[in-house]
Amino acid sequence: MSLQDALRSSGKRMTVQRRLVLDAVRQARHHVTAEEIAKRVRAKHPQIDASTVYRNLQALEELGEVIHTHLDDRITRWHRADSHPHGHLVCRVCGGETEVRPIALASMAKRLHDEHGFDADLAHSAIVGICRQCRVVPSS
Amino acid sequence: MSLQDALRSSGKRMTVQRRLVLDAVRQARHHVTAEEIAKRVRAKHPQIDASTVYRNLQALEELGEVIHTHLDDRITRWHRADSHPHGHLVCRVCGGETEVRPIALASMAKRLHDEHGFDADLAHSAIVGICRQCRVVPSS
DNA sequence: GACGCTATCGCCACAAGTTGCGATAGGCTC
DNA sequence: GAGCCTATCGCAACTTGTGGCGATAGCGTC
Ligand SMILES: [Mn+2]
Ligand SMILES: [Mn+2]
Ligand SMILES: [Zn+2]
Ligand SMILES: [Zn+2]
Repeated sequence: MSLQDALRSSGKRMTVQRRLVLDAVRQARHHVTAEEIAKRVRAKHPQIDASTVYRNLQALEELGEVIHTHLDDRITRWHRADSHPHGHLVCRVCGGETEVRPIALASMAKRLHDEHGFDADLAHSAIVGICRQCRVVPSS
Repeated sequence: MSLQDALRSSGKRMTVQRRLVLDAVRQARHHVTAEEIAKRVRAKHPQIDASTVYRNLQALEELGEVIHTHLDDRITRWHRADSHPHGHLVCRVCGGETEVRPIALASMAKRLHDEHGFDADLAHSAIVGICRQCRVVPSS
């Protein structure tokens, strides 16, 4: 379904603000924060409010154009919906991030589907834990 | 290690405020919010600030007395460290929560350990997805 | 029990979003 | 192209926490 069709069928409208937010997400490299998008949008249109950026990110997610994920506790990150999917492991000691291939996530999701009939999105929130380097070595 | 020992070895102190926050978490049934703890603490000691509650929850987590988890995007929840561990599945359509037995989490964590040497805590953040009831049925 | 070091406190400002409200402006109809 | 309906806008207040600062009070030592 095209963006036009999605707008039409959901009763949503395409405004200049929405266009600017969508372009900003599309042009970004990876996982951008709303703050970074707002900054980019305001570079040329300083009157656009932060709440407009937040509301448009939500609307664009409902339209299937962007997706949000969580790499840490506080900050939500956004990326275009057609980007390569992958999960994240985040170490609670050093903060280091590791990417997880979709195939590993899929096999974990299969177990939840078999046991609970639940269709899990394991890429939505980063998985926290302790990485190899930070694991405590037995004291000698 | 006892609470006394933990306090001693970390240089932390036991204040009336810290005691009240700890008791409030211990007396709560499940996953309480910081707001609920603050309310309970302020019932008898109204002068205690919200920031004191937040800082004490962090300190008590460092002491190993309480643990925080995330059941949704916005609110952090707290519980006593010695409570029965389990994961959560949260449906992004209906918001329903399902508990996951630790053994299922352990087998998922094993894969991440084998492939990445990462010691995952899969109970820290709820796993979002779509539950059995909310899955789209093929239109006839 | 008094003394001193400093962790913790209450207070305030700030950060990242969310929400209610009256004003504005998409987009469908004619 | 004008008119109408209402989605969306800018603004401001509110929510859930975080962080700096001077004042207070644990707790180890004497
Ligand atoms: Mn967390
Ligand atoms: Mn989310
Ligand atoms: Zn690490
Ligand atoms: Zn559901």
